[in-house]
Amino acid sequence: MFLYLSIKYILMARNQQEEVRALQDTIYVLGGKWKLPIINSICNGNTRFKEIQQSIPGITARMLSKELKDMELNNLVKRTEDRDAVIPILYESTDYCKSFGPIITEMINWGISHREHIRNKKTNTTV
Amino acid sequence: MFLYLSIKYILMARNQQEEVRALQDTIYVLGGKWKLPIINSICNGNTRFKEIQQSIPGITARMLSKELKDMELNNLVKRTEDRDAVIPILYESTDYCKSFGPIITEMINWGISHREHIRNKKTNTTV
DNA sequence: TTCTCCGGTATCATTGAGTATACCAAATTT
DNA sequence: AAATTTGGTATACTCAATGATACCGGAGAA
Repeated sequence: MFLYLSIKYILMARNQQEEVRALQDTIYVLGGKWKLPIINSICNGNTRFKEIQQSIPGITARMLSKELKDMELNNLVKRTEDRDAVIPILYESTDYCKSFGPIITEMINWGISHREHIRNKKTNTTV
Repeated sequence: MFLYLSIKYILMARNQQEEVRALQDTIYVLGGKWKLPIINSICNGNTRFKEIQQSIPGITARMLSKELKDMELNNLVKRTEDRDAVIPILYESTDYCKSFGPIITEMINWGISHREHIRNKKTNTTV
């Protein structure tokens, strides 16, 4: 019985440790204000610099430029340059980029229901 | 046809705008390195200061203290003080705190599969 | 009585994320 | 011809988040 419980708790502890590390890894990769909105924008089909910039409230050209370079190095986006094409520079999402889909979905869900939560609170307190 | 397409694109654009805002709200609330690991730790049943601190690699007492105060103000944790009890100070999760569950789950999933991805890459290149 | 543990706080230093602003060359529009 | 748009870059700066370190009173153990 003792042995069983000990093993159980040791396993639980190891699991928790692994999960915290995984969580911290993800936070590290997605760190900052802009990576997730940019990933979201590109996965939504925005391909041009200005298009992406206009789809993200508050981002400056400098930050977008920096993050895009960074993300290109880390295989999160593919940048294509073809000066003869109608649209000379294209940003496209990679499979790796798409792997953040579930996280983004959950964060959007939370944000929307949080807004509703706030709105309900307000109407309740005013009435 | 033109009208239909225009309406469609306007609706899509509004949807995307709402989603970006929701995403940015969530990022704002969860900003920083520590909020999510702390929420995770408390939701996992850790109740004491040292317990929480030991469950999160790299966090200092100062940061934990600051974040816990902040989170108490924002109704993310409940702090109970009872000097006569066996365990005098307790941190507990609130319903609001638990609403981040899906996000945390997805981030843990991503982190774990990312680790596996890296490991597979390594074994492939060495062989 | 001294030592250690618990639950923190105070102070100072650092640093990098983000901002503001100006600028650029090429293409397109007016 | 002049103005605007696109896809950025360079420089300088700010400031809030984080880290390092030392310290604190109370409780219990050695």
